Amino acid sequence: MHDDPNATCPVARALDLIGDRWSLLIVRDAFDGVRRFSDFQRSLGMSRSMLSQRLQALLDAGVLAQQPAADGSRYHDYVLTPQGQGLFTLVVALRQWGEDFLFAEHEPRSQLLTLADGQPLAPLLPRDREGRVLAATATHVVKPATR
Amino acid sequence: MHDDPNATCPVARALDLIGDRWSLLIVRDAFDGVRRFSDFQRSLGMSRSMLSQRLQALLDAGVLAQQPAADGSRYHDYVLTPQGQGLFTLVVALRQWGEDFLFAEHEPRSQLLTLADGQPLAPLLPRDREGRVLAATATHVVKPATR
DNA sequence: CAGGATCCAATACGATACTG
DNA sequence: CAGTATCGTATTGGATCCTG
Repeated sequence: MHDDPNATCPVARALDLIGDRWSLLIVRDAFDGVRRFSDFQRSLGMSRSMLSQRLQALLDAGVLAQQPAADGSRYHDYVLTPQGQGLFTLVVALRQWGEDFLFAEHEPRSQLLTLADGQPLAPLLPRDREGRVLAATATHVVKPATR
Repeated sequence: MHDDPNATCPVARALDLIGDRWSLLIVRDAFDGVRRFSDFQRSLGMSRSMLSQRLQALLDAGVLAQQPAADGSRYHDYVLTPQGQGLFTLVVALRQWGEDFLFAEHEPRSQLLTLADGQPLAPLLPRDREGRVLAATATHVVKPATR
């Protein structure tokens, strides 16, 4: 994963940080408002040692940050940084793909992430650094099948 | 990953299939036009045994399919199924996030995936099963911080 | 409650050798 | 070339016990 061609590929570099089986589930829960160690552990059903490792890795990567606990306890909350919030599109795409191809027609699925009033937030669409919507500027596109 | 809450979550179910360190890199290469075993192996720098396992898993999952080789050799090509092509948005989102947060301002990055004439294809935007753009219907949204 | 330390099982992975 | 088989190592991940 750290060899020359992949080292300069944004996809590979991203997967190096969040391409394991737990990180994006933690991020998903964070988008859902989960903030406390025990809540992550209960929601994900993973061992505390692994959760500790993964949370630390996400802190190191700048995806999560620690804050003083909102409830005033002596512990801290894990919250998404702006970089972590930038994963919103990715999590939505993952969910969309799962819904489209991995569920039967009317199979029930969890609807964890909605506003309290049932109103969905408009998801962030991917944009380039100039702020233009990705659709107009994406460089990661399919080559013609000729090759 | 197979416990009750996560079993009905589309995000978790998707990650169960393509949430490892290699699958999405294989898919990325497939979008780039790579079709042959050796080409994947050279491009990714992974061992042949692992590549074999991952390709088989992606075949089983319905992400890839085998076709008679385009060059007439006795081997076969690995090509993206419609389900695999549905990962396009995901790969683009991954790339976009990597570019936005994991690269320095003018750091060079690989631009593997462009059309031969330099023109980008319009990426597929995530849609619901009725064909509406995801922005209007996403249920995977941030909860208010109150919780 | 929020972890760290330790131990152990299962798996991921690479290197090498083998096959048609 | 396109794999499969075998081996050894590294990493993953859970279980258990420990601490402030």
